[in-house]
Amino acid sequence: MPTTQQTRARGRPRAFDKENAVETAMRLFHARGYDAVGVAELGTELGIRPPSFYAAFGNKAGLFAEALERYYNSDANIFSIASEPKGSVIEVIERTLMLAAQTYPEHDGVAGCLVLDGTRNTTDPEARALTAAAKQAGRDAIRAFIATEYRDRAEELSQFVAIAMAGMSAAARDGADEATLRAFAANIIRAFRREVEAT
Amino acid sequence: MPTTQQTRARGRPRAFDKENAVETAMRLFHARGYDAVGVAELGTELGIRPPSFYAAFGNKAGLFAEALERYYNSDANIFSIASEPKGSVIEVIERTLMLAAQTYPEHDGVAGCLVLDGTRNTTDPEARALTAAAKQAGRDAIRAFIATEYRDRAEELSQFVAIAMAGMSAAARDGADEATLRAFAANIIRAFRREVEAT
DNA sequence: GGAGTTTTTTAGTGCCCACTACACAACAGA
DNA sequence: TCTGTTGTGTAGTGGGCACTAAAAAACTCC
Repeated sequence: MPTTQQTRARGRPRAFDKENAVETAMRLFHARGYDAVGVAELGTELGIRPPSFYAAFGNKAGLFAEALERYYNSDANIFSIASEPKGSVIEVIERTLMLAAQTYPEHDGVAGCLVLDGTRNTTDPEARALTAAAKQAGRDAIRAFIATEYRDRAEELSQFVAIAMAGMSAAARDGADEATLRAFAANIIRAFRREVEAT
Repeated sequence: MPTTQQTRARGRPRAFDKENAVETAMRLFHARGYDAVGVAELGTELGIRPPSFYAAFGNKAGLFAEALERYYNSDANIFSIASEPKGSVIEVIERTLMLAAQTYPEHDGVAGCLVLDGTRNTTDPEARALTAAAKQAGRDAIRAFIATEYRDRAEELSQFVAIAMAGMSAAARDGADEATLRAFAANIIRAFRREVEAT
């Protein structure tokens, strides 16, 4: 009988909630970027001291990796949410862009996309590699989906969407509000529709 | 008789070329972002020591301000260059986006736009304010120009162009090549043309 | 040549960064 | 209760950051 209920681990039990810590770290990294959030601040915010931090996550980039994973599995994974209700490529792309326009504007100090802008101008190559891989995965998913209907133009069309979303994230980080992003997204959607309907 | 040839300043003459120093600083800030370039590195690169640096520029943000000004007066000022040959709004916007596609990809470690991405995730509020003002000025110039032909839609259309360019700069920083940016720009140009010709 | 002005040099300042050595505490299994 | 394992607390590490005090050097003006 396989069991997911595994016995309590040996050794002294961890005194803080790791899930909660990753959640807090994700929010901080998202709000201010990787470099701008220090380990000391994370410790204070999480209520833990450096040794606990390093025992649990290895190093700063390790925590960032877990924060990115949590981000991926959250409702911030726009394309994943938008492609859940089945629909045509045009419908899903429209939902994706509109969801971005709704999600990206600043809420509680957080704006834009953690993957797209979380390590911009960051010096740590480990953190950069993590977001670079996530960006690549995101673009690949969009391209593969577009290819189901428009195989020959999937590369160009997915880049069109990806670069537009990068612009929306950047604009949101610079303070753009939802109305502004919606207007942009609507324009992009019209353009996308015309491109694929023109054949 | 007014004279621009002013007499030699009093006191010990500066031993380094300030113009050259600003040029070097501009390149470094552009390549890696404001926070990632240290005063110590700038000093080494410019061949000067900290007191000379601070006597000449006040502080790090002061040098950044001069670097931004130099950037504004260089051929990196895309919209300015693109609107030099007179033409319709459509023509100028097309030249602007195509020039961005040509300028933004990485050359010698420099990619994207210094104004758009130079202070992303930067903590120093002074540096952020400088780029924020430059971004605002750039958007205003584009909006004013678009308004000469399409007064009622100038705000929306200029935001469309501005956010598209932010996306191109971000994509270039993430390694996008000229062909990719040209394809995106071409799509945006077609969209822009259709939007203004639809009326 | 002397006075006043500005930039240079040398040699630091304090602060914050990511990260750690080491001893002790809290658990599981025997 | 003893042993092994794991996490936590105290108290730091070295290194990089932006920036500066003080005095000497290099110039102009008189």
